[in-house]
Amino acid sequence: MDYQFKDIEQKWQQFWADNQTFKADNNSVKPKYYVLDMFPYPSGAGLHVGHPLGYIASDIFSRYKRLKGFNVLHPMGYDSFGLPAEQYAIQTGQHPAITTEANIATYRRQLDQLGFSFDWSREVRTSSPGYYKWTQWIFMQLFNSWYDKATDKAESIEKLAAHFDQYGSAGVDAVSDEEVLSFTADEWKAYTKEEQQAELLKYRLTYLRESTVNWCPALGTVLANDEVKDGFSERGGYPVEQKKMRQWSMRITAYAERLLQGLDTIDWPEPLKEMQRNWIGKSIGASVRFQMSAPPKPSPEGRAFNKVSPTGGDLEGAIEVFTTRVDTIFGVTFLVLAPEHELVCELTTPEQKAEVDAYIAQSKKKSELDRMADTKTVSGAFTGSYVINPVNNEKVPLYIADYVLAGYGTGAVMAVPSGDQRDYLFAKHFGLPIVPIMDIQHIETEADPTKEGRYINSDFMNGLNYKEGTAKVISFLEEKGAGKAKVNFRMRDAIFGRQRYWGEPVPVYFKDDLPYLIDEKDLPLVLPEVDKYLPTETGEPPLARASNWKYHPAPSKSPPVGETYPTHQAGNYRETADPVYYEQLKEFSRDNRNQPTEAENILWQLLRNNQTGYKIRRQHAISQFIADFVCLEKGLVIELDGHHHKLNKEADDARTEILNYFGFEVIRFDNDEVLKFPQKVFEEIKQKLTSLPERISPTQPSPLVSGRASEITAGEAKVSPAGGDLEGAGGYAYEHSTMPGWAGSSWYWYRYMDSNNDKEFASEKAIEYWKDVDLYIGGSEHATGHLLYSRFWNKFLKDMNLVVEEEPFKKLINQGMIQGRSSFVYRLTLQDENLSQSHYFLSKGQAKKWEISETFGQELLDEWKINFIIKSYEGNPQRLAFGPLHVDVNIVNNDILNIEKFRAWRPEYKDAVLILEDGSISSPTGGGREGAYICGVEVEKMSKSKFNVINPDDIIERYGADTLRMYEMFLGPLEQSKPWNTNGIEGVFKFLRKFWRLFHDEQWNFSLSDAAASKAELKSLHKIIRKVEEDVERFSFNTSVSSFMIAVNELTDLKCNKRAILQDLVVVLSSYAPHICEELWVLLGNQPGSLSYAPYPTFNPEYLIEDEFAYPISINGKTKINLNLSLSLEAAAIEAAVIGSAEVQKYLDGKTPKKVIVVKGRIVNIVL
RNA sequence: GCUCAGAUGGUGGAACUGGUAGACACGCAGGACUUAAAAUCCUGUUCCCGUUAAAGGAGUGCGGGUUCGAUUCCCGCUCUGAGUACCA
Repeated sequence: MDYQFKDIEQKWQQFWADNQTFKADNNSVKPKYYVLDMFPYPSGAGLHVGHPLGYIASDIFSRYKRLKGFNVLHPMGYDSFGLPAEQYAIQTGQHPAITTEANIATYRRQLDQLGFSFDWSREVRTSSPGYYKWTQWIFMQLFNSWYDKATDKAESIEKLAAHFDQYGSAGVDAVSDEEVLSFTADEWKAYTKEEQQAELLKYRLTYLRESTVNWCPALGTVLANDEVKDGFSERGGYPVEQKKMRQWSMRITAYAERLLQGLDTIDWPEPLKEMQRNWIGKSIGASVRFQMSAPPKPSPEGRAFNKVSPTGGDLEGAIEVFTTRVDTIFGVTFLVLAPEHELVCELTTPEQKAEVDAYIAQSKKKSELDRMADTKTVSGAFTGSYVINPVNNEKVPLYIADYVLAGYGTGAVMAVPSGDQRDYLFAKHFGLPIVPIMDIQHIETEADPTKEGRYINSDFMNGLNYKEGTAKVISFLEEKGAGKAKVNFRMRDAIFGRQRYWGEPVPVYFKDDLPYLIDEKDLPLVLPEVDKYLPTETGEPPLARASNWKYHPAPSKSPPVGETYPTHQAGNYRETADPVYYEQLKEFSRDNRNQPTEAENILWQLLRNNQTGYKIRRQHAISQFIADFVCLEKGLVIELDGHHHKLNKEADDARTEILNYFGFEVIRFDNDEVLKFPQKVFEEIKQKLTSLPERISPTQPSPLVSGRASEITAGEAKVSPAGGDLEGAGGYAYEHSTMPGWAGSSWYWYRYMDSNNDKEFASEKAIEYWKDVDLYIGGSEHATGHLLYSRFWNKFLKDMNLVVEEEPFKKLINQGMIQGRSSFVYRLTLQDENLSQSHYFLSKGQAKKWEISETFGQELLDEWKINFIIKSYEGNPQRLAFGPLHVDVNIVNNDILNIEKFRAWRPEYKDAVLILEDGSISSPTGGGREGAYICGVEVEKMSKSKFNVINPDDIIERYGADTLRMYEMFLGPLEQSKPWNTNGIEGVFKFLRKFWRLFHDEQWNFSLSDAAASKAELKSLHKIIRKVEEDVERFSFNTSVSSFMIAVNELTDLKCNKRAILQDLVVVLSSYAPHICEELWVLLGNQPGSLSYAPYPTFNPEYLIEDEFAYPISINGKTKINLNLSLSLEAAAIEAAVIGSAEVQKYLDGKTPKKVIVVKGRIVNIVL
């Protein structure tokens, strides 16, 4: 039979799924190899032809490595929390979980169609509680850690607290907030618990801080720096403003140096490393303190000008600056503070106050955008104060200006106008002196930042060079206590939270306005249900809408917890400890709500709409349970028990007890009771409700912008049925923001190692075996987001001894983007009017003529008498123009428009008149002429709006997955961006048919010969065996495809149908085109499924040895002829043979060559 | 502005450490088969000059250089793409 790709591909995809062919084993004697694709977000649009590019490459690599005897881990999953599903939820009210589920289904179907060898048994989803339990767990570890600079690693926060207990804050060298307290051990112990917690929070690796964030009002959330482009949100393009908010942050800056150093140890593309280096932005310089020239007056607020510097030590009335050119300090003629600098107010003299205030007001008004666009204008204001330059005791004026950023360094600079262009402009503008400090400096028109030459005007540095000078001035400053060498990083701590619904809840609750972790056994903290996915009216995040979503720490005395309490077997209970079980329960529970039991339905009809006088909710979450019915007002839970209750009595009783602790009454009815006497049950409930005291109303949403409510007021505390005071019985407010998009993806490669483990994020054994990712393939857009955060978390986990490698991704490859290739038609329009009704379209060449020729328009009109236009253009062809319009690429073939399909494409093109490339006209009435309509072409992003999206489903339908896989590779080098053009795909398809044909006779019967292979056949085979090895190892997949074509062309010419050759060829090709090869493998008589683990054929160089070579003979470097010579000849013999040859003599023209270069086996060059 | 990557036929691209530039594929042209078309197969296809063939010349963004020999190495420039931007 001819090559029936559809049947073959379906058959093998089914086989692989049924037999779990690609399941990776965590116990193997084989060497491990971990191939990973960057975590996809399952978007609603599904895959376009560009998405699988990296997956195909990684799949080829994985399959190849299996053939080479490696135990390959090649997993796939979904980064399934994210904005699009949430935006959709806001618009439609559909729960993002449902949208996500549907999107994943589409994604999975499309991935399956491509024949990838993923181990699907390890699939993960960041949005499933079984996964995010561990994301929350890692968050807890970060919360419980601080960074000790002395050991250069993260340590337990308990260790720090113990140190405080024993020694106070002395001797702590930590990465922390700027304003930490100094205290003795006794002072520490005298602090209240709250004060201690507040202090520890300043050290934790994840912490709350008032910070300036990119707030996007339209999206109602905070964005990361890399999600903001030019003052607008990357997604959606909404304006972004700066806003102060209390936010969770991650102390990634603690790892800045390690993140930088680590880059030298990993095999990543240089541009990517460079991006990370820039992002980390290390600069080596010095901090210098400039003393105030006069003691500052006490500030109006009464705050003494006496604070601790960011680097420690008392400032005692000095301004600290950071500089990378401390050697230029003798050139300092003024100091500049950022307008936001906290000392500005105090340092401003009364005379200057008006001017400074005006400037601050003005710069505040400027948006980030304006400030960026306007880098030329010099602005600033004099504070009236002066500082003393520590090296020469000169008095230097103090200014403020918005070219100094509050967030970098110390928010203050020493200005050296001779060496820095911004300082230079500023000095010119304000008439400040410009002092040259280098003998070769040219500062007539602009600053000269040179480091060459010798110092002048620099006192003790005069005559020294840059290196000597820098060392000398630093030691001078250190001696004087006025400065020291310092390293500064541009990178800021990462904000870790969004005011959004669809993300991981932060496992934190608040007590006395301080954050505390929930108990580890209460993980996962499950995302609560909300009525709307929007912020509350008071501006709190959507999670604040979850009614009665409060944390109830386990009671301190004899809790009815333990193994028995959570082990319910029925679906009514939300069970939090076992994520796998929870998943089942969730489904069960959803079904329950959709298909309630008859009893529930009957009772609900009686309870709904305040018929009891009180509001009743059904299937409502209380803590980790879902109650059948609940009245929150009165604290009454109504449970209906089916038959399972009897089996579960013990657990249910435990549950009742806990609910009691939390101040709920529980009454139970069984189903039969409700079915038989519904009215009686109703009356009983009503009575019970009336008899119960009013429960205190739920807490008001907190007015705090930080996105959390304050905890329960004291009055809400309940007394337990057992007596005794129950602290926080009403529950503590949870954190209401959720984790950012990068949380779940910052550790996922470890989950794949052991994805079904419910005891740990991955077992020690699994991590010890798989270690790290050997090959990571993905786009470079994640350079400063995912890839940086992942390295950060990995280093932290390493510090915690939870993982074994310092770097998670040893080798990384960026696949290029596949761009769209848009097609255009050119419609005639009037230049000054929007003439959208025009039916006239010019072919590309005609449109071009119009562009170059002034009279062409007239000629065109005369020749074709376009009446409609004549009417509109009023005889003036100058008013006519043509506008390019996107046209669906699916109705264009080789740039030729399918005119019929075009007219049918949209109603407004029904009557289109097309002026074809050859000048003839195609009108709907007159029928088509000979000519073709040529479309214009442009390379753009692939997107629906540009009508240039190619869906892989369509390609697979026409040519099959094997063809698509090979074609995507054939397109060009993996790393390069390139436009998609379906035109070449025929060639690949033909190749596969040709390959298939090698195994078949004229009548398409499978037919092979067992004869011995000829020399030429073996040569072809071994050429490709070696070529594919070389190519795959260096990720040059496109060249292998070409070589496969060459091999098959050669074997076809040789009429080779020998098993000895073709069986090996099947193995070699199988990583590229797995389906067709599996089919042939079985036809060859092998066990189905064994191909994936067959040994890769061994290359034998003997088959490639030639005894003759056609030497190219060049004269003066230009090749003239080829000469066949034996390869056994040595250089001298070759030279003699070449010079002696009649053909060469012809070129020599009787002359004697000046020189003859002979490279054996390569070339002969004769120099005349 | 700075940093990085790239530029080869009509198109995608190949040439791995300096050694026959344009492999392989698309497209195009011509031919075979066919009543015809599709499909398939064969031949040609960097450009210029040349009736064909032979022979010749030019040629890897542009201008120089090193070398017997440069797409490859060096210097300067142009263009394209990406990242980043008052970072002290």
